[in-house]
Amino acid sequence: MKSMPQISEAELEVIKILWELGEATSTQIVDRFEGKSEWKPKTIHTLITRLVSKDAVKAEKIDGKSYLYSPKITEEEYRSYANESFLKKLYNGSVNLMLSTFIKEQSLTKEEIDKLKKLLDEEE
Amino acid sequence: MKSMPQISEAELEVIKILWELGEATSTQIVDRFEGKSEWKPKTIHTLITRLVSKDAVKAEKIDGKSYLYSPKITEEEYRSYANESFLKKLYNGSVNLMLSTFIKEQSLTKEEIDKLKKLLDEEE
DNA sequence: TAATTAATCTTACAAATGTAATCCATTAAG
DNA sequence: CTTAATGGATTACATTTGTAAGATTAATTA
Repeated sequence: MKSMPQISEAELEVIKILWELGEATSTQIVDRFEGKSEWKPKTIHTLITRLVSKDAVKAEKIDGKSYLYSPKITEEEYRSYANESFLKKLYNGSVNLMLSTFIKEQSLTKEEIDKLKKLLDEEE
Repeated sequence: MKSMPQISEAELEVIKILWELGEATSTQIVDRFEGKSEWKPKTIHTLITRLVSKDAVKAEKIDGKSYLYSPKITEEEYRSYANESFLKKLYNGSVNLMLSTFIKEQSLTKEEIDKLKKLLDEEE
């Protein structure tokens, strides 16, 4: 099991873009934040750089100047890791306790409930 | 909806003790960490203090010197808030997506699955 | 009452995070 | 070709977090 780099909240927003696009230049990444955040381009660059130094993102030089960035960890890997941490942190590791809490608290629609039941059936 | 104070990972471990005990002196809290962590008493005190200043924990003076600490937010409130944040952060707010991921990833036992199905039935 | 202990208050300090600005090199535009 | 804009590297700086030590005050014990 590969060790997961520590990704901060802000950095996560950046790597999400890379998960979406597969790979991108910093300009493309910055553009994706247009209207969706107040971050200055410099800020986004810093976040990209940090992701690269954390080895969560790969940077390939494409010309003397710029790089093409791509995620080195998949969204699934990250989610899986984050799920696990969240579970441990708040539910003592019990999936069941966690799911029950979610199910009780979040008012699910009938369709959602049905879908989940189907999922559970397939699991059995 | 009351705004949730920002509770750090280490602080969470402390407030968990208070959720368990209802209220406690710092000595009692420190004792609870015996064997379970490497934290020095001073460290635990710092965490308690920070929780108090964040208004997550109440401190009542019990004699000229010491205090009795108790949580100002319930575990349920916190979980609910944390669930919501987690959901937003990783699953774009979709409970369903999140639950499906969990169900697929974590291999649940037959009993767990049954319990969840029952929960879902009650929800309907 | 004096000394010891224990709890709180104050201070510390490095790493991580949020949020950039400055400086340098390169590319694009005039 | 000179200049402006832009990507990147380096630097910045406040806040939060992890992890405590030291000083002070109150309580307990000798």
